[in-house]
Amino acid sequence: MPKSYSPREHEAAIMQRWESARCFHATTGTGRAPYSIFIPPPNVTAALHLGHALNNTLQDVLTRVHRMRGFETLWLPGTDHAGIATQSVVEKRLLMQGKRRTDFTREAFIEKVQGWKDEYEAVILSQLKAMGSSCDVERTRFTMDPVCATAVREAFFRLFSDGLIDRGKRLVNWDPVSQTALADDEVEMHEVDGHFWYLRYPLADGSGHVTVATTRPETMLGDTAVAVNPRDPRAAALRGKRLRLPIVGREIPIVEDDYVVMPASMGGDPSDAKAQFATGFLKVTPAHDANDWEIGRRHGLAAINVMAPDGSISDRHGWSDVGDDARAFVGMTREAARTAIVAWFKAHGLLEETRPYRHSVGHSYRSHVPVEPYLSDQWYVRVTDDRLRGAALRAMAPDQVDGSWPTEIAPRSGAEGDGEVRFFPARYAKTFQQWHENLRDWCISRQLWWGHRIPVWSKRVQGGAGGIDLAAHGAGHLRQPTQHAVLAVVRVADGVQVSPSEATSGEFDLHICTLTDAAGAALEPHGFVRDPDVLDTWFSSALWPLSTLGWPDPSAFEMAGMLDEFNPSAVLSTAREIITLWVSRMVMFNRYFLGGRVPFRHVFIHSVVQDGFGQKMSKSLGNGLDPRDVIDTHGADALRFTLVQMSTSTQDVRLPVDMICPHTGETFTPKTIVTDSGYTVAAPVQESPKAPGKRMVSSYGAASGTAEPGTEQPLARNTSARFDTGRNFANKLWNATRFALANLPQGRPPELVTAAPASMADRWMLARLAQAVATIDASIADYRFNEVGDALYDVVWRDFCDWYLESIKPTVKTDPLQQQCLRSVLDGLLRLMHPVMPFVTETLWSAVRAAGPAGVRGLALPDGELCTTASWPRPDAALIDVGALRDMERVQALVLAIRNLRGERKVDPKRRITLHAAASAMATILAGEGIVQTLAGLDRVEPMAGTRPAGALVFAHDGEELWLANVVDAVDADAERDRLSKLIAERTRAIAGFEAKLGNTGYLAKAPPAVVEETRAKCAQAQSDLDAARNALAALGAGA
RNA sequence: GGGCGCUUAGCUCAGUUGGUUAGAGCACCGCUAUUACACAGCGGGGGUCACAGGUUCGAGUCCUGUAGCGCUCACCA
Repeated sequence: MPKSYSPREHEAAIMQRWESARCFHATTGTGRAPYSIFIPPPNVTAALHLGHALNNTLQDVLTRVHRMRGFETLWLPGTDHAGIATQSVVEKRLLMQGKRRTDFTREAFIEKVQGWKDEYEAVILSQLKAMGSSCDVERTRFTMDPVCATAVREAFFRLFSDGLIDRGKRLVNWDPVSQTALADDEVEMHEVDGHFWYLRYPLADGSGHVTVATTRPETMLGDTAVAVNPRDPRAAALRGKRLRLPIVGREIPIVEDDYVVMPASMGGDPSDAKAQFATGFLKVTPAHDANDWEIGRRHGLAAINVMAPDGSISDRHGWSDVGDDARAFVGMTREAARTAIVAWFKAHGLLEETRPYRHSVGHSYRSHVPVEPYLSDQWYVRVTDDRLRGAALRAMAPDQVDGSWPTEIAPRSGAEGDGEVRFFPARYAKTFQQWHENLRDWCISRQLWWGHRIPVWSKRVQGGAGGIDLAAHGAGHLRQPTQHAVLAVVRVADGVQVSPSEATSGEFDLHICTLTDAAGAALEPHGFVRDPDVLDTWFSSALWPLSTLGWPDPSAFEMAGMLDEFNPSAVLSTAREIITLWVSRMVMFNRYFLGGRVPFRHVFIHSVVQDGFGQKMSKSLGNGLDPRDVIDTHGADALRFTLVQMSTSTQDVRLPVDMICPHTGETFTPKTIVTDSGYTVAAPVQESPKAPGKRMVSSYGAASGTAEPGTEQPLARNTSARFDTGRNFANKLWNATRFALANLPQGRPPELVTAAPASMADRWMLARLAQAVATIDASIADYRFNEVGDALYDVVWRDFCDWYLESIKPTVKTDPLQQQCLRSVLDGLLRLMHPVMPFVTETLWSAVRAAGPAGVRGLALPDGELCTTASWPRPDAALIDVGALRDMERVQALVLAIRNLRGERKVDPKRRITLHAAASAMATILAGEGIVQTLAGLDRVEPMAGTRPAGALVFAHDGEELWLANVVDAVDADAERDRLSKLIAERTRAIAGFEAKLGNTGYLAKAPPAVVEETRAKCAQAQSDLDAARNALAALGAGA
C-alpha cells in the first residue's frame, strides 16, 4: 500500500464495481422493508453546483446507511426539463448566432432544446456518479419522458374532470421578455429607486382637477376611473363628477372605495407609509394593477389593456379609444412611454410634483426584468379547494401545527396520510403552514414551447335558443364525460362555466380535455384548436413521486408493484425555497391521486451554502465552487465528508472560497474588491503569491467580463481549504488501515470471532465503537448530519488512531486476541465510515477482508463481498464496558498530565523518564496495563517512597503529589519556579470560585446534592494540587 | 410591515432538557524526520459566548428589549 491515499486512482474503478454488481438497484418482492428517496430532479439547464453536491451527499448518506441496515433501498435519480429556464438558455445561445426562437418551427426549436437537455442530462448523471451517489441509475427518469408524460396527462385530465382546473381571464405576473405568465412564487422582489409622479386629471366640467400619485405613469393610458375614500372630506363635493383623462381624452368616473388611503393631512393614518405619499386620489387601471382589478370589479369598471405582450404600448390588445394625442405613444416600450408621458404632463402643466421613492418591484426570476401585471386568459389549478389545500394542511404532523388553521379547512378525519408529514428542522413546518393558509389559485399555463403541452382543444361558438348543439361541433358524444374526453363550456363574457343547454345567448368557449392526442386530433376537423401553451414545470415536478414509479399504471412500464412499495418515500431532502414551490404541490397531488397517501413522511431542509462573506454563491459573482474541481483536487470522499460535517441545522453555512494559482498549484486567499452593488468578490485579476509577476483571472473577472482569461493570465479555479479536512481524514483512515494490516498476520484461528477481548485497551475501544454507533444512529434519525461527521472523526481519529493504535503498539504483534479486536474494530469503522466516505472505505475493504474473518463477542460482523452491501454494525449493549471507559479516562488524564509537563519543560521526546507514583496513580497505571508507560514515555514506575530524587519535577494529579525523575540533565530552577507559580495562581483562582459557591447558602439548599458533592470534591482536589505545588516551590526555594 | 434564523477563539462552527475552570477543526507558536500517516505526532497561546435588563442558588443555554447580518412572505399610491 502506498503511503497516502490517492482518490483518483480508485474512485472510477470502485464505482464500476458497484455498478456491475447492481448494488443500487431496487426491486419489489424481496421481503425487505422499503426505504426510498426521490431525488429533487436538478434542472437540465446547467451542471450541478455545490448546493446539489450537498443535497446529494446527504441523500446518499441516508440511502447507504439504510441499505446497510438491510432495507430494500431505492434512491431514484432523474432530471427536470425546467421549462422557462431551459428554453431561455437555449434562446440566449441562439441569440448569439443572431437567431430567434420564432425563426424556427416549434418542432425544430424543441429539437434544439432537446439537444441541450441531452448534453446536460449526461453531465449531471456523470457528476452524480463522480460524487459516489448510490442511486438506481436503471430507474433514471426525466420529467418529459414517456413515463412522466403519461402521469402528467392523467393528472391534468383527472383534475379537469373533477372541476379543479379552469380557465380564466385574470391579471397574471407577466414576463415581457420571456413573454409568459409566471406563478406568484416565480416573482422576485427587488428594491428599486423610483419616483412618485403627481399627475393632475382635470374635471370634465372644467371646475378644477384632482391629483393622483403614481409610480407607473405609463399605465394611465388604461385608466378607467379615479377612486377616493368615501370618508375623505373632499369626496362629497366630487360625488357624481367625471374626469377627462389627459392624453387619451377618455371621460372617466370618480368612484368611492374604502381601499383608498387618505393622506395624513385629510385624516389618514400618519403611521401608514402610504399616507405620506398619497393624495387621496387613486388612478384606477384595472388591466394593469391587481388592486385596481379588484376595485374595477367592485365598481363595474372596464379593463382597458394598453400593452402588447412584449410590454410595449399597443392599441391592439383591448385599447380602442386611441385619440390623436395618444397615438404618439403607441409602439413605445413601457420604459420610453413612462418618460414620454411624464414629459407630456410637464409640458401641459399637469405635472404637479416629482418625488424620489425607493420601493420593491416584482422581477421575473428568469429574465430579471420587472414583471408586468397583465390581463390574459390562463389555466389555473384551484389549489384553494379543500381537496388540495386542506389535504396539504391535514398532512402536517399534529404537533408541528402552529395554532389552528383557518375555519374553512376541514378538520383531520383520520384519513390515510393525515398528520403524517414531519419537517426537520421543525421550524420549517411553519413556512409550509403559512403558505397554505394564504394560498391563491395556481396559474399553470406558460406561453412557452418547451414543456408538457396543455391537453385541451378549444372552439369559440355562439349560443342558441336551445343551448349549444354539441353534435354540430363534432362533440355530441361529450354530453357526458367519456373515459378519454371531458367538456367544459365557458361563457366568454364573464368566464362562468355553464351546461351546454344553458348556453342560450352570447359567445361560449368549448374546452375539451382529452386523455390521448388521438382523441384531441379527432376534434380538429370540427374547428377545435389545441391550446398552444405548455404547463408550468412544477406541474410535472409535483407528480415526481408518482410519475417516476409509473403512475397511473406501473405495470404498463414494467414497474408493477413499485408504486405501492416505494411511495410514500421516507424523506424528501431539499432547500427551503422549495417548500412552497414543490413540497406543497407534491403533497397536494400525491394525496389527491393516491387516496390521501403522502409522498414522503419526512421533509428535511438542508442549509444553504454561502461564500465566506455570507453571500449566496452565484455564477455572476464568481464565488461558486464546481464539485468536479473539488473531486479532482481532494477526492469525492473529501467533498462529501466536509459537506456532511458542515451540515448543521442552521439556515445557512459559510464556506470561505479560496483560489488555486494556475502557475504554482498553490491554494491562496484571493484579494477582494467590493462591487457597485455592494458584493464582496475576488478582484478580477490576481497576482500569484508564489510566482512573482505572474497573474491570473478570477472567476468573477471572467463572469463580469472585466478581465479576459488567456495564456498570459489563465483563469484560476476556485476551491476551499475546508475540504482539506476531508482529504486529511481519508488519508488518516488509509494509514491507520495500513498500520493495522501490517500487524495482522494471515491465518488467525477463526474461533477468535466469538472470543471476548481481555485487555483494557481492547475493551475500551470496543466500548467507544459501540458508543459511536449509538451516536450516529441517533443523529441519522434526526438528520443531524454534522453530528454524524463529528462522531466519525472522533472515533476514528481521536479514539482509534491517537489512543488505541498507540496503546497497542507494544503488544499487538504477539497477542492474537488483540489482533482479532483490531481486525474487528477496523472492520466496524470502515462500515460506519462507508456512507459518508464510500470510496476510500470500499478501496480498503478488500484489503481488510484478506486479513481473515472479523467479529468478537458482542459484535457480529458478517463478511460481505463489498463494503457497500455489508451490514451496519449492531454492537451488543454489553460492549459498552463502563469499567474500561472509566479506567481509560483515568489513564488518559494521567498521560496528558505527564505529557503536559514534558512539553512545558521541553523534555526530549525520546527521553525515557521515571514516574514516582502515589496510590491513586499507581492504581491507574495498573489498570492501564502498560499503556501509561507507552504513551507517556516512561521507562519505570516506582512507588512514592523516601526522599525526592534530585532534579525530580513535582506535579499534582488527581489530588496527589507525584514526581517525575530523570527528566532533565540540569535543573532549571527559574523555569521550574515559573511553572509552579503559574499552577499555584490557577488553582488559587479555581478554589476561590468553588469556595464562593460552597459558601452560598442558597446553593447548598437548592442545588441537587450530587452537584454540591461534585463541587466539594473538585475543591478538595484543587486544594491538594495547590499544596503539592506550594511544597515543591518551597523545596526549590530552599535548594536554591 | 408579518414570519423565521443568525451573532461563541483570527476563520468556519459545536454546545441535547440551565449545573465542573465554554469545546472542535483550520490558522498561529514551540518541539519532533520515531519503524501507519508531515494530508502527521506531542505540547502551547487565544473567547468577560453581539449589547442591555430580568428570572434563578447558578444563564452561552430561559424571558424581555436593543443593534447588526441574512432568508422568506406581503407590498409598484
